[in-house]
Amino acid sequence: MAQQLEPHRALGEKFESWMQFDFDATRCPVRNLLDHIGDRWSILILSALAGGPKRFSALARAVPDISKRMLTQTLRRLQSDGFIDRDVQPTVPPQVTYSLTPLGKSLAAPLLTLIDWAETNFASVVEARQKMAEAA
Amino acid sequence: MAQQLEPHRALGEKFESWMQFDFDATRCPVRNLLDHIGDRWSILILSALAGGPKRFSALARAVPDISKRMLTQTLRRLQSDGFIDRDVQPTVPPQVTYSLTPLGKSLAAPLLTLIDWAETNFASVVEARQKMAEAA
DNA sequence: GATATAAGGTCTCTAAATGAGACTATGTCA
DNA sequence: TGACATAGTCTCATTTAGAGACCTTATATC
Repeated sequence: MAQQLEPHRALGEKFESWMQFDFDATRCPVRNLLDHIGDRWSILILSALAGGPKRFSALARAVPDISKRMLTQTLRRLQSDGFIDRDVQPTVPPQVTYSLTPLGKSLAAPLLTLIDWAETNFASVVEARQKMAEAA
Repeated sequence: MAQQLEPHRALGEKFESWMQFDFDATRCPVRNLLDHIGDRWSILILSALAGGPKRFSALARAVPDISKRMLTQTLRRLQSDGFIDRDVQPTVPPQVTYSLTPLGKSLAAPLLTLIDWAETNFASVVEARQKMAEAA
């Protein structure tokens, strides 16, 4: 026996422990996080801001296929979760700059491991999809 | 200067490199992965299966607030992406067992880092939300 | 002077995704 | 005979997301 649990076994045990929250997604840290950043845009926006502060329109350009509506909505939620700061300069027109908080920056490390996985394993996923498509 | 880039800087540079895919989410590995497992259920189901193979009804019990419809849909997609295997025993009624593939198991490690982050930083997120709520 | 553009959004309308729950087939158990 | 279980599918209602017009004020252009 290895003294270190294989990752997927460890993940299985974690999952069991989530049961203690009665699957109340608001109380379980993991489900809560997934509900907040587990969408199409949050991770993208956090990544865009990881390079440095950006203004609203710069973010819209950086993620061209997001609508203003969803950009606003996602920024508001990331802000209220403490991942980003919103700084308004009271000029006319106003200038609003968004930046990562220390908490937001701390999320970068785990996101990177996920992103590295995606980059190295993308080919396998594409291959699996092709096999499924052929079988059908 | 540290020879190792800070994680959030590294993430920022990754983001820039995604531009080369013209923000075509089907070709960018990261956007592609996010579109497929970045939803409310996929990670939960993968985690449930990390503890070992499970049948359809066992998964439904393990994740009580998922509808059968979404459970079926999510399982199909995880299967076609090569994360899980689907094994049908032609008994009556049929018994269908789902299990992680090696690819699915390999995703456990990066997921764990994200989950560990969620567990250790949940308090900060809750605190941020309270501050925002008070300010409003 | 009229028009265009920019900022950072909001608002409305439509389209897509999701959730709830009824319904299916066949067999075992009481 | 009726109830229950398996692994889903199907329909309908609700929720969420996307597209794009619109807002305010100021500066630049024609």
